[in-house]
Amino acid sequence: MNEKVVPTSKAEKIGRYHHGNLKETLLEAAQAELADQGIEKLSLRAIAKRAGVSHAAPAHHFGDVNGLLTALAARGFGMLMAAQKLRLDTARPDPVSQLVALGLGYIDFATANPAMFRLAFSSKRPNFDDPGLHEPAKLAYDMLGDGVSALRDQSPASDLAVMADVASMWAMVHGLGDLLASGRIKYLQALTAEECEAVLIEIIRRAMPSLEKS
Amino acid sequence: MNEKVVPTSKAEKIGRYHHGNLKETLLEAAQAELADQGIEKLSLRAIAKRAGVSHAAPAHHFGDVNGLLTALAARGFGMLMAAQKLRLDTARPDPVSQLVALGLGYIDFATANPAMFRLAFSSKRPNFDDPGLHEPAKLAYDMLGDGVSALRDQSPASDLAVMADVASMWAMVHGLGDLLASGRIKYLQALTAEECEAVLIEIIRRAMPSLEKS
DNA sequence: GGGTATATGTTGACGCTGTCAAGATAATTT
DNA sequence: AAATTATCTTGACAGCGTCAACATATACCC
Repeated sequence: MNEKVVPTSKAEKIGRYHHGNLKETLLEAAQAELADQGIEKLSLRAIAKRAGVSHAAPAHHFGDVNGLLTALAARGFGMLMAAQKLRLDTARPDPVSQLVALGLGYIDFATANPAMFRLAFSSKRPNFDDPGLHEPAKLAYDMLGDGVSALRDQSPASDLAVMADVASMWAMVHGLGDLLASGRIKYLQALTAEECEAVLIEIIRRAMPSLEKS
Repeated sequence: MNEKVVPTSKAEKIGRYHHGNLKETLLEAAQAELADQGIEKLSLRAIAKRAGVSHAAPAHHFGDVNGLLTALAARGFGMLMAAQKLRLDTARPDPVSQLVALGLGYIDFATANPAMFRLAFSSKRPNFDDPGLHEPAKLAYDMLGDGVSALRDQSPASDLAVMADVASMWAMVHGLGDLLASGRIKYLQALTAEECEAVLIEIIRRAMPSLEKS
């Protein structure tokens, strides 16, 4: 819509009064600032400065700082799902391997982006009633739900046992991701990547439903 | 040491220039403020006001705000262990029941004190190199380690498999506690307390070592 | 096209925050 | 009793998020 109006061809629009793509630029600046400073030292003014814009500019696009964090958390769930899909594609197609891949992708995201993981799962600042955040959060949850359902070959919404399985899988990979993201399982991080992944896979499998009686 | 010097017999010492027990009072005020406001809205000045003291008084006892949060997190690990011991005492004495009790106590603490749980496990503000925090944190970790070792009847430090078992148990109860503390497993919290606990026990057992080959 | 409305960004101010320095007061020591 | 130390208050400072007022660019409408 604004592509034909903007004279500069690239994304370099510094110096112009109207930025043209500030909303996205602010989100990327916020993501970088989050990774650098962590969520507890995050500052709206520092984000604005990083984006090369005045301290009050973000208000026009996100309202207040929590609005920006809401949009950023939504982006976080997108990154989570991307990490999981990456694992899904390279994993074997059987339901067990696919479910393990979902868990490994979850842990990948947590360890690669600990601050973003915190924002998405351990912060009250994003507004989870906002549809823009609630929707991707639900999508991410459904990925795990579908993975478990594929294992059981049942519908997840009705069966209480399947929901317990989802809780089990989710809690296990979430706990692993959270503890690894905060560097609390030292011995695991001291292993090689292959050894570590083998241990993680073995642990993730424990959370799966036993399936013997079905 | 100061008991004989302080004329007022009770803990009510408001109005006097020297408080007499400010360090403990500040910690309790901080705990109450943390429960009320959450860690992200926590304010040192509000804590001082709650303790009935000037905004700069905490500095003499804790240095800066992170020093106070370090002491508060140490208190959090004490509460965690207290919750676990409460469960241990009322559980059956066999190793499996005791280990499940440790997990339920962990979850009890997380759901009863979500903000304190966040401070102890998901915040970078407390200084975990401080011996006053590192020590109780290690004690809490060792409780789980001992519980798993009792199950295996092996020494936890040497055996890599036991450390994987500890990681498994820890991640599972930590994940359950974290997700429940942030209200993300809605269907579990919709159950009665007995039903919920039954599901939790079943899930916790999944994280345990299988033990069949030993 | 031209003029007006709207969207977008800046500036300055406000109260709040954590921290520091300086001063006041109580407790301890000598 | 005097001096020292520990404890608490006061006042200042920069940085924070938010708001109102203003500036400028884009979009819309005739």
